[in-house]
Amino acid sequence: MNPSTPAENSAELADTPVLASPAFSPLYQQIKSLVLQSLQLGEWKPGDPIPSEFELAARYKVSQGTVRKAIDELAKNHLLVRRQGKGTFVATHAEQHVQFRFLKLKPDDGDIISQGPAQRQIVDCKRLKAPKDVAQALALASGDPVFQVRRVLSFGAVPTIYEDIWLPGAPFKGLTAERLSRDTGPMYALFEAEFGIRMLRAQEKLRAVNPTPDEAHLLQVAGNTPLLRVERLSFTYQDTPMEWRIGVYRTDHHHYLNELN
Amino acid sequence: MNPSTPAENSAELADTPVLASPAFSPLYQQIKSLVLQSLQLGEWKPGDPIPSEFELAARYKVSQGTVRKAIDELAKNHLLVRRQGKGTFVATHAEQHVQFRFLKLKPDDGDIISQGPAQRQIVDCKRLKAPKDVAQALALASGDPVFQVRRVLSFGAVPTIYEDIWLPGAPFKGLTAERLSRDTGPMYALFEAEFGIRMLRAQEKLRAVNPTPDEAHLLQVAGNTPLLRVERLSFTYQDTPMEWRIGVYRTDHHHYLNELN
DNA sequence: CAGTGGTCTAGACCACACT
DNA sequence: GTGTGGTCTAGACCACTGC
Repeated sequence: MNPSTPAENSAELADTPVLASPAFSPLYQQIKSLVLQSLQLGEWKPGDPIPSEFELAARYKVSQGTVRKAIDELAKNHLLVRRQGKGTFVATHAEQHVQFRFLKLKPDDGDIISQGPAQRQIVDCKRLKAPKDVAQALALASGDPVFQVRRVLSFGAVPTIYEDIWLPGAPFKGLTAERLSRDTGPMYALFEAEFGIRMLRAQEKLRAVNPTPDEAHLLQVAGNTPLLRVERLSFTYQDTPMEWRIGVYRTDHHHYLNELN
Repeated sequence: MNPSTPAENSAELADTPVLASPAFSPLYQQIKSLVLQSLQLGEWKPGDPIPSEFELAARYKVSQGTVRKAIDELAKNHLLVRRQGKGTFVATHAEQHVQFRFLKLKPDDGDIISQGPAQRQIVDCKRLKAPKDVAQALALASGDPVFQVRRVLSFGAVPTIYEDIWLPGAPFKGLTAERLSRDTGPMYALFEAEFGIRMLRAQEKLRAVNPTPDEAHLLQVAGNTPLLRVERLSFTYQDTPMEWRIGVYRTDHHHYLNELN
């Protein structure tokens, strides 16, 4: 790789043993892709440190500043975590301060009842053929095997969230209710540790609905209590959808908090 | 400012004619504050270009790279917009692609009815003394003058959003229903142009609720139709709250879309 | 063409963590 | 002290815009 002429990266393949991308992009973007590749292939595991900036600069034959810019972006995407003086680490859903990164439901200000950790209760966990809508959301063929997990989250003994979770069958082979129930800690941490699947980003669509009879029963509310319906699609590497989740939230002691920038 | 020893910024005031902050912080953070100050004082108006990176570097007696890092952050916060080859501009809510930056309600996939621009209808606009909850949200004293604006937004002739908007009286002196109605374009663009007030970030709390009789009437729904209640607090410079808005959204043809990263 | 932001490098020093 | 990430500089060249 010719350091002073990044535009030649596409043309001069002979001189670029590390990179092979035919399309032009800034060097730091290419580095970013390479690091991403190593992450996806599991060269570095969640929680582990990755090589130092100088090591990576040497490996990829670029300057430390270029590696830095690549890592900066990956850190902003929460794929890596920088710790001054220690190193750069592969991010994990198991860390205390990023637990429930995707859960935006917060207890109302001054509400005592709803404090503390959530109690989880698995309602059931079945393996079945994907219904049409599930298949479409997860980019599977209709009828492909999927897991359906249903659970209730309670805060201070008040059942507050009911979720219907759909997971593709192949990557989650071996999932059972027992395995889910045994686990304390966030579900995404279990996915990471047990199945090597990292949820990187998600998209939620919210609506206000009335509960179905089942939902009303499980959440112990009247049939005409408005609930927040949260449809979440989570993605892993390559923007591959890996989880489809329909949740209904009680909002009598909680609210969905969103920061707009 | 001694370029090679940023740590001395606090000690060596004699050599730092531009900066006077006693507390230590990285140089680029100090530059960021200075640029922010110029923005807030109106030295550069929304839509205008700010001086080039080299000019700013000369003004603040730092290297161009340091200015760059400061501007990078301000651009990520949507305070500035970079345009390669042209310059860096003060961001504005009037630009096409950032209109409705804070409106997360989107038409459902494949919904024809709800396409196109929103029709706005001001229901009323009154000046009155701040109720307790409004005063608290806007960090005013109870009884301070505030404006209350109520309006309905419709999509394809379907009334979809009803909003109750509270604004502090002093900064918005002279606001009238007529002035609001005359305006096409986003309300935040009007605030910018007419009152010199820029909304920089906001925080929304969502709940599912049943409509009040008024709301049901204005949105033309039955009294038991669940609605999405969106409580938004918007901030201007210095994290000063400048608008408190309670909206109720119909979600039969729309959904609230949120990206989680 | 000149002027702007965007990328890349090389080298220096600071702040922090571990040993 | 050594090694890590964090900041800052100076200078080069690239990519885009508009004269």
